[in-house]
Amino acid sequence: MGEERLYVLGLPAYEHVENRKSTRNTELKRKFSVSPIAREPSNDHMDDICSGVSDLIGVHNENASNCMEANNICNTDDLSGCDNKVNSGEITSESSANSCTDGGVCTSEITREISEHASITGSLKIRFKIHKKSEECRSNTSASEAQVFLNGTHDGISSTNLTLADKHNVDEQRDIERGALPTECVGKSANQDTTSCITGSKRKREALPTERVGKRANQATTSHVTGSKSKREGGGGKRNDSLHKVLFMPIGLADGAYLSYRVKGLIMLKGYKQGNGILCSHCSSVISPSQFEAHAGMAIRKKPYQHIYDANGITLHDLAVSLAEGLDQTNWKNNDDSRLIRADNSEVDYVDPSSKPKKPSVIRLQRTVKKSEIDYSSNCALCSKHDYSVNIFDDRTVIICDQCEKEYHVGCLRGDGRCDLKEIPKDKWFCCHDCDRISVALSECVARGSQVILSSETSKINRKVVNKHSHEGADNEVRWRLLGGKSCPPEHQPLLSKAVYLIRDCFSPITTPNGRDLITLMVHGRNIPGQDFGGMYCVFLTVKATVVSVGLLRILGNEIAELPIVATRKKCQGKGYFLALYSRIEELLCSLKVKKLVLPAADHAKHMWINRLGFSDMSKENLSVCTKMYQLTQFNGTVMLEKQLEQQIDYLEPFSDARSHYNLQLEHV
DNA sequence: AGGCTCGGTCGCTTCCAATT
DNA sequence: AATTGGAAGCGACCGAGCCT
Repeated sequence: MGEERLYVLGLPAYEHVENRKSTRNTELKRKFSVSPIAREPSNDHMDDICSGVSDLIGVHNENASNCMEANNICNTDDLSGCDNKVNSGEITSESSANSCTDGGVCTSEITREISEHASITGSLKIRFKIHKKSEECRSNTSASEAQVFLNGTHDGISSTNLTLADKHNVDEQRDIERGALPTECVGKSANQDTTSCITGSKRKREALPTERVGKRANQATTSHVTGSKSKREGGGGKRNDSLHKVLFMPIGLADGAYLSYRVKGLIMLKGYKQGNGILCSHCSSVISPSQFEAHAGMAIRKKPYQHIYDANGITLHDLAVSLAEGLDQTNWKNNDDSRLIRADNSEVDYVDPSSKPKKPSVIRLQRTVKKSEIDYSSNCALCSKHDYSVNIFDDRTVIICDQCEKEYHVGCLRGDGRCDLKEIPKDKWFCCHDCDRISVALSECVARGSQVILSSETSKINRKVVNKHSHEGADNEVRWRLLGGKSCPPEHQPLLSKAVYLIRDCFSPITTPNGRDLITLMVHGRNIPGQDFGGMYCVFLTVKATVVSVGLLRILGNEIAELPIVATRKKCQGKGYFLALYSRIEELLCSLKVKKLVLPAADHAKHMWINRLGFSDMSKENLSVCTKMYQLTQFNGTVMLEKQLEQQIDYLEPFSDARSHYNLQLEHV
């Protein structure tokens, strides 16, 4: 029933990341004048992959310890204070120059420095060149048109907010930027005869000669005459529109995932995945990848997915390909039979059937499964048999507890006298009173919000701080809170994002076999093939609204809980913050009457858990039993430790002043 | 100097949602 | 249902820099 899952801690492959020895900036310089403080590509790369030290479990990586601090990258400190607040374009300087060629074409060049970009890559000057006939040039419209373009593409102005005439101007300027519109169309107002200009960009393009001049001698000449069109019509490669959509599906990027648009390694624009789009750090609105590219000043490129990178330095295209590899094996998008249904009849997150022969845990995401997709040897927790019904609800239908994630036959539940289900429950279902109780208590704890840590313990932390770091004050208020990753309301998503960045800052990248960032998945309680992190909770310790320590906690019924990842801000390590957080975690578990806590520990951190916190090595037999019953998160290179928790506090008063066994230990840490 | 590589540019297409 | 227009995919070509 259960399963061992091993994730590899280490640097993922970044070979595909732009990392050429020489960066040719000619084209870039032609369009953008980047200030000297703009970062070099290599540093930029390091920003995204930098990782550090976990305070207890993690892997040391000293080399990257401070790179987040050293650069302008948005890091764990305060996401909201990063680029998100960048607003509409504030032009700090402007210059213009006109020149006319012999052909009667005037070039107006307007260079504008947009101050807010300074927060991203240093001040950025964007230069627009508009070629117009001399007569139109004399009418002195180019500057205003450039302003329209500037607003339209960089201030995120929606066309619907403009007058019709304005909209036409914006559209025209965008097409000018694409080189799509003939110059004759520029500057005409809406009530003029502009139809062919506004609506006809495609038609106009069709009129353009397809034959190119200046073809290089060493390039193939056959396509010169036939052009690309004939080649396309020859059926070379069908367009794949669904490839990138997967990124915005439940199995794709998590909301809040950091994204950046890069040109030759330079970050031109940053944003965060949100819903079906990207929350642009420039205009603070959710836009499509294509618009994100346009906001980065590269609308003409038309390859957004090739140039938008995630936090691990992987392009969205590569990420989509990686995801699609799993999807292709199911054809799940078009096959209704492959949709798996939750108890509430909602579709569950994607389940990768490629793993179906491997592990039964693949289908832990849902309560009912269909044999057509997944054939596995899952065992009922009561009868230990793994047969189940397909497509119908009967005694052999498997139902999964929403707390402990154990699986049961409906018939076995009835036979055992636990419950008599007539249909798949619409709401959450728990296999026993304990699971129900724990779920309710956790919900209450989440609803309680942040809570001040006992003053006695706070002073203890501060004493340590004062003793070790006398320059810091001792009056910092230390609070803790619990959030459910999956059920986290939107207003608290930024807090989860902070947790993601904090953990990333402390650990080497932790990825799934197909390259997905496991930290994001776990923090946000996302499901992936072979694993359901929906029951994952995030425990925060904050000091004056700054998250200093984070732990991921999953409670699998009253028998066992796991703490797969903990991390503390580097600046705050060694000050007792994590111990305070762990104290809260242990108190919570004790109050919930959870009997055992297990965690994967790195070798160098093992002694800390054993000597200071009372953990012990998990025997192979114990581990085997646990992994048969539960999905325990394990990482390559770690050992599993366990600790029997004391049962002393009524769950109705889970946070009384009663001190846990751990608090006694804290005195000595 | 010429070939090669690879990022950038560009034209055209398909897809799809919104509008008529 | 037809039309429209935006988004995005595809692939050929361009051109700068590197290598021999």
